[in-house]
Amino acid sequence: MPWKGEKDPYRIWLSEIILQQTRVQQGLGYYERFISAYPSVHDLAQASEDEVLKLWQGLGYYSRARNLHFTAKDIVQNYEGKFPQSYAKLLKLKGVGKYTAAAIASFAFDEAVAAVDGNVIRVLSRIYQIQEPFDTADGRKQFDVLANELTPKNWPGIFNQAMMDFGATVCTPKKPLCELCPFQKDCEAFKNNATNDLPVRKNRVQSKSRFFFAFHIEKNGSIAIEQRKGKDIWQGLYQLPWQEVKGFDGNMEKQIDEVAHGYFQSEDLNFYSFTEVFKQQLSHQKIHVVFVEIDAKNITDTQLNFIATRNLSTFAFPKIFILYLQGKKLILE
DNA sequence: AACTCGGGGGA
DNA sequence: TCCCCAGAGTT
Repeated sequence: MPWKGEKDPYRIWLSEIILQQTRVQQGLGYYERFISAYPSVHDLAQASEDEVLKLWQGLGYYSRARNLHFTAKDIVQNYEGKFPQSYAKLLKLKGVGKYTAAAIASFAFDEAVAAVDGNVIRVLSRIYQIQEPFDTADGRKQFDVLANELTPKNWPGIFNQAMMDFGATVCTPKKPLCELCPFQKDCEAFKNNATNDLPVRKNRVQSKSRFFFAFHIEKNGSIAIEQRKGKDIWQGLYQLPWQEVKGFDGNMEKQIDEVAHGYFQSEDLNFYSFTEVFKQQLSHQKIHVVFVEIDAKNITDTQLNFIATRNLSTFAFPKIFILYLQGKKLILE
């Protein structure tokens, strides 16, 4: 990992934002590309948000990218380009929560604060056999208190790294390597054959299904796209125009006809074709999309925003649109 | 406290 | 499918 042993708070910060809820393997390439594109916080601050989102495309949780860009500008404008050097001050930065503030403070500035991530929670829950759910205020506080008691004043950075590495490689979520674990004789969960039941999480909310028709409107080498605004998913990314519906009817042609006539001003619309259902599972939603190709020559809607198809790949799109556009050979990647 | 925010990979 | 991932912000 290129950020291991790193002392530059900018690089530590960048790596930690990328690694939030993200596996090292998945984040690695993104880290390299960000460092290459933005060697310093000043470079990142001078970029446009569209550019940052494009580089973040495919990594998910795009508020991380927006907050990353916001905080880079914040650092340059209000901190003279220098990261604050304590846990408490780092915590004030947008996108920097308790874990990330502790990681930066302990790695870069040797402050004795525990960086409690999923790995640390798993290790502690097993060694001490903590049955309390970790995703409640009370439970979470217990893990924080315990981790901070264990953190050595002299080498907090090494300790935090070690705890996470140990959780990621030995004390894994499934099939932990207890046979070679040096804590075997101390681990309450191992003694009681309870490693598989720890840590305890409260039930997650179930994900809901949503259904959309997305319109592929292309003319003279241009295609209609729009930027996503508001509070819904994928804020700031781009997409083909689409319309949400309650569900898909048995008669797809008829439903498309109705939806399209509600969506566009034009009276006579000609459809070329529609696709099978594209599906994407998110944390709390399952997205279903049918893509509809429409003959553009009768479309008179003035609010549609057309961009040259050769420039499509400069915009950040959600995964499900990437898949469609790749199938149409409109983007390569 | 509960909800929301992506996408990938392993079982 | 379900679960988890070097979590954080909003309501």
